[in-house]
Amino acid sequence: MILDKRNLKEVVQSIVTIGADDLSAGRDADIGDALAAAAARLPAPGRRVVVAMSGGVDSSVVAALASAHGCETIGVTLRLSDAVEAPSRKGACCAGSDIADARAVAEAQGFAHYVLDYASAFRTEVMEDFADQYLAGRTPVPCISCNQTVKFRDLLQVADDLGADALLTGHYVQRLDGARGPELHRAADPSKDQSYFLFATTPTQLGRLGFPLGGLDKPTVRALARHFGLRVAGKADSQDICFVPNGDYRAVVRKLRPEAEAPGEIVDLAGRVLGQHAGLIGFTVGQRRGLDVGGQAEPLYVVRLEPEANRLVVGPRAALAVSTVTLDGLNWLSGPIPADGLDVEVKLRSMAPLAPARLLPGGDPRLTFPTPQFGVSPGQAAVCYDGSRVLGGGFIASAV
RNA sequence: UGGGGUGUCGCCAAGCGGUAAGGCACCGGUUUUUGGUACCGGCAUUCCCAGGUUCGAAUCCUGGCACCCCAG
Repeated sequence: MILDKRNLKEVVQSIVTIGADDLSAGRDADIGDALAAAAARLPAPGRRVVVAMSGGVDSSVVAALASAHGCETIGVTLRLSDAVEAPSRKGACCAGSDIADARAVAEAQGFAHYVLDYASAFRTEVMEDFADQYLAGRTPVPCISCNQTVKFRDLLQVADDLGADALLTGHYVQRLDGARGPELHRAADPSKDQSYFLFATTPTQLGRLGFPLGGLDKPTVRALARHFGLRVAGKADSQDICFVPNGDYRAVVRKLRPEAEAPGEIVDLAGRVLGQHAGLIGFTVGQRRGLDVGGQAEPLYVVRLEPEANRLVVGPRAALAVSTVTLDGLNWLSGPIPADGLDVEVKLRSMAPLAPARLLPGGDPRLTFPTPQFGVSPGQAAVCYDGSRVLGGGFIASAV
């Protein structure tokens, strides 16, 4: 059956007619709106699309939406882990039972599904990079490197090879078509917005991507999952790093890079030794807990990591204040940056509030902040916004 | 073994006869689709030890013990 935006609501209402009390009547209307909103972000019926399916609720809903919309839908799940699946591990993705979930959704909805083994690429480009960055005293964002590599480079290539018009994902972001091409915007639901993790998407990639959930909130997506009868409708949200079993990322780094354990000194700003640490990988700038240094009048925070000396420098919160941040790996998604700079709003952490700043271009791009920022850690992303739009961003190289 | 000082939670520290503040650390939880942060909660039936005075002592007395400083 081919649906388009116009007849979607009728179809939905004809499907959902069981138990027509007030509650479900209201919900039916919501479902209709949600379907219409998602359909507006899908390619036309008949088009071939690849959906990146993690096995979770969101991407499953995307695939079901695309299929119901009449797209020639191909679900693809990347196998990213060699590990045997730990039973019902909360927060996991892309492993055994998640692959089975994705496959089951595809079967039930009646579209094609493939599993591709990317464990090797994922290990070297995401996991080992993650460990190496920690060794270098930085604090990486593995979700971004995953998007930069296996997801939007490799999976997009797969979509090309399969002759698909678009690669759809379950990310909560919006791709809006502006006067000069596709723009990346924050999700309509600010509490679910994932644009921070997608700043490194190139303009070319963005042109091939679709994010059907960008206008919806999570409860609505779950309602859609129930509407489609997906078995993953009640599945827990993923959280934490997908390749870190128990939230213990240090154990993962240690396994990949055993030399990361080297203990060293904890010193204050004046260089006085206050204690010992069990390995720099356990710390990030702005971190307070885990220092195990007591007897202080006020809390101590990690001010910087010195990998060459294997030292951790700590100080009071005030020592965390920085006003200039240099960037590397700048990815720009909007018009040229004026030579004298551009006023932007910046996120220095995925959950951080937007902070006004000025972006200065050049070979050594930097951000200057009129109000000091705290806990700015090299390796994290600095993402620039203009309202809801992602202008671009880079990785924090240094901060003073 | 002369003089002085100090011994209260892992660390710092209040209390000075009325029934153990606070900070740091640590632990747990909430928040969180990165690491952190933040927030909430927990954390000394006991005050170096032993006696004594008192209705009542960490607080007073006696005797030990330990550590620190200054003099030998």
